[in-house]
Amino acid sequence: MTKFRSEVEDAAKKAFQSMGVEYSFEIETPSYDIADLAIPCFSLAKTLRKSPTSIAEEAVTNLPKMELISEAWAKNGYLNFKLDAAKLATITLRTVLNEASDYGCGQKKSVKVLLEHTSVNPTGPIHVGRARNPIIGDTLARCMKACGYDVTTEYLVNDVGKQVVLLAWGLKNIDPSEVDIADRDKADHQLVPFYRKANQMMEEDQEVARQISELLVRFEAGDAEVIDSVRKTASMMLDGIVESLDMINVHIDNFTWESDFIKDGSARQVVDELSKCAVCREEEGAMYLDLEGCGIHGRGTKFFFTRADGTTLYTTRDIAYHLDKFERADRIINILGEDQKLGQAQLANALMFLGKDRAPECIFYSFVSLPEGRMSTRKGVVVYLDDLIEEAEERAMEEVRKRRDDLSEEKMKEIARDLGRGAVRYNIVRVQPEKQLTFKWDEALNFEGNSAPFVQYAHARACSILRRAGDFDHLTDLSVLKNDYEVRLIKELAKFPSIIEDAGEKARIHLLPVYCHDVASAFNQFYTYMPVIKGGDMKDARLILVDATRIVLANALNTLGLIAPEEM
RNA sequence: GGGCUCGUAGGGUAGCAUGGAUUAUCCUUUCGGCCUUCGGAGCCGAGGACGGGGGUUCAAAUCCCCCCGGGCCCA
Repeated sequence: MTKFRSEVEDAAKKAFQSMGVEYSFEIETPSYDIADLAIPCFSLAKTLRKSPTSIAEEAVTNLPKMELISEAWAKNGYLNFKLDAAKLATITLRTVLNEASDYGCGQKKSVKVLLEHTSVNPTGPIHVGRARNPIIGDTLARCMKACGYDVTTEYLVNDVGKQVVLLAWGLKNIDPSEVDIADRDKADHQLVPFYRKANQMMEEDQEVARQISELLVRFEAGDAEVIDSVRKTASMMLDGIVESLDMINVHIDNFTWESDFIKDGSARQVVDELSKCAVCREEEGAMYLDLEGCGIHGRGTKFFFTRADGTTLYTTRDIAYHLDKFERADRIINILGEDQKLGQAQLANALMFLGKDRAPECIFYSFVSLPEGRMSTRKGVVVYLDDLIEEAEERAMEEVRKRRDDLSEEKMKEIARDLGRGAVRYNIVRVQPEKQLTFKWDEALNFEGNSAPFVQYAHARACSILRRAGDFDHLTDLSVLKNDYEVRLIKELAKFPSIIEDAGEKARIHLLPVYCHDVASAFNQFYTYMPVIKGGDMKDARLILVDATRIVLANALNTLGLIAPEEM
């Protein structure tokens, strides 16, 4: 596709030059039935003092001969181009087949990217409100890798603070017989009843509240016994969370423990450095930076980095963490809930006051809520990711059972697992992160239309055709693929590299599911009207088109973290 | 109260940074048809939307201002 665009660009440049103007134009891709490529001439109207229509008409007559373009014409102030179908087919399909699983990927770049995502507090199983985070993070990581970046993903484990200390206390002091029974035997779910009970006890019993405060003070003072016990609890919870992430094909490269920044003194060092800042102030013993005039409004201008007793706050440790990240990568990306916006703005300012001219790039997502309101583990108003996955797999199993009575129970389960889990990811990435989402079961479990199974089915279908076809001539002439359905599908396949680039460079990952759907849809139409195996003379060329479609679908599904099944 | 953000058919969603083509994308739902032949989780057609009001412009879903509604944050 880039070859075609650059030919149009060169030709148009020459045409405008011969008209005596230097025009830095944009090449657009209008909707399918208008043209393949188009250049609007509207902004030339003023300088040339002519109507866009006549400028376009004049430009057309000045175009040099083009190799890859079959037709060029002017209409409504646009300079339109039609690609040569035969050349498009040959170039695109040969490229896809040659590059195979690398098709769509960019050149390797020597840029290290550290992408932090998920980082949910280890005080409960991950729920669907937070599940957007790993799905966005992991998909973006995959897209950036495809673009050629050297990407490492990381999870910051928050094992510091009241919530985890409370959980650790509860586990140690509450008798298992006193708590409700957990709804699952996964480690993270087992701890929830203790967490709820401990919260309740702390609110009702002053002695418990006193014990918690004491533990907190000891923790902050670096008491190894307390830190270790809290970390152990957090670690149990984390194991459960990691297991859930694993199920949706999210695997994190590194885990960083927040308590390490207390242990190694780096959080303390941040406090020392910030205290020397000109904008540092004190209020009742607590230290803060006065960020008045730094783009922050309201009371958030007071950015506290110590408590009255001198202990550090989460944000202080986050600064230490970012200083550490800067040492390790060229680009720092954080995937965060929208509640972190103020904190990140303060963080960016604090880093600036510490003399750093770098800041993390943040992607914020809105929370997923339930029709009955916001989710809360503590209040028990929650749908866990585990529940969603389980439900999705069961639903997929029903569908598989309906259609395939020839498979073993094992095989059906395997397929249902891939489909169910894939549907969950797909239905979450397709929504732009900043848009809020109300979780509804029937939407999350949608298997039709714009859904993962629809795309996976198209892939399985392509595999099935290729299986049945057996051997065929891979060197056959591809310029025979000129039919409308064939050309349309080929154009979709040709778009893939630019989709990957958009997704990885501009973090527009929600375009990927749409693209997958477009390819699958174009393939289904082609398949309905164009016989392949029974295609006579066209058989070999069409089989190559099917094979290329299979490759593109597999690559696209892969960047979405979904399985491309050979049968389903 | 202040700040940030979102608002596109019954429901969901793309397009908006860089304003343009008598027809604003796609899914779902509804209605009607096809096919039941390489895997029907299919294909074709119809219906239905830019929150409201101003402004800038030859041209506004897109840019500017005001208002309304949802979300998040700050105390």
